[in-house]
Amino acid sequence: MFKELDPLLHAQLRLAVMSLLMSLESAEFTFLKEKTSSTAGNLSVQLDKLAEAEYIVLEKTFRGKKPLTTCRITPKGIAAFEQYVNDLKQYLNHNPS
Amino acid sequence: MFKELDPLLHAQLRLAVMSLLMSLESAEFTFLKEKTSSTAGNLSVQLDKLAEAEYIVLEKTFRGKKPLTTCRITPKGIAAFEQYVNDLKQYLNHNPS
DNA sequence: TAATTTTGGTTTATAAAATAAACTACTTTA
DNA sequence: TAAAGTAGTTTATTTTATAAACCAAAATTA
Repeated sequence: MFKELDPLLHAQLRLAVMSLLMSLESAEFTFLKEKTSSTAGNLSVQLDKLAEAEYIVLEKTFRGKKPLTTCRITPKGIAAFEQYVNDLKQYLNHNPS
Repeated sequence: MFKELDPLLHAQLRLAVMSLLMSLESAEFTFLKEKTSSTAGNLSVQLDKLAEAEYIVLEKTFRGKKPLTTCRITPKGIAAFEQYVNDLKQYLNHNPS
């Protein structure tokens, strides 16, 4: 009856990040940090998890002398997000059966 | 930008239980266990948490000689569920801004 | 009828997550 | 040049979820 929700996406911060990346070409670490009101530590950990699953790619470079982390969603990430949103509907539209 | 999601509801099993209770007068422990495909242990723990938050009430009686746990959602629980569904929309409708 | 299994759970222990705190390295400002 | 800020990473702590063990009674089977 209830489909398993992708545990990688069923977590507030990762879901927020993915939600943002769904509508953005790419996003910088600091941008995501601000938009999600998260701490750098938590964001760093969660981005790594998303990257490890290949839902996003991280590009780590420098802007001048400062580190610059840029994030992009992958096709796999888009598919997972869409599947998650779909699966979640069962939980929200509480129809008896 | 992203609203805090009620941690009590943002958990797969508890959300499934609440979803079921939203459309049912009441439900028995074994019914919920079957519908959510959960183990008795996990369900027991999660029901207690929902009850402690007063999102549901648990009535523990006997049917014949066997224990019978019946669950009902409360007005507080209904409000919380509706709020959660609403808050979640921001995460799902990925519109930039 | 004694042992075994099943029902309907609860309690305790373990594993996995999320979060927070501490730290690194470098830069900018006072 | 000392202090504070930037852009993160790493480690530790807390919280959750899950699994395993347990309990009491009833039903089943040998």
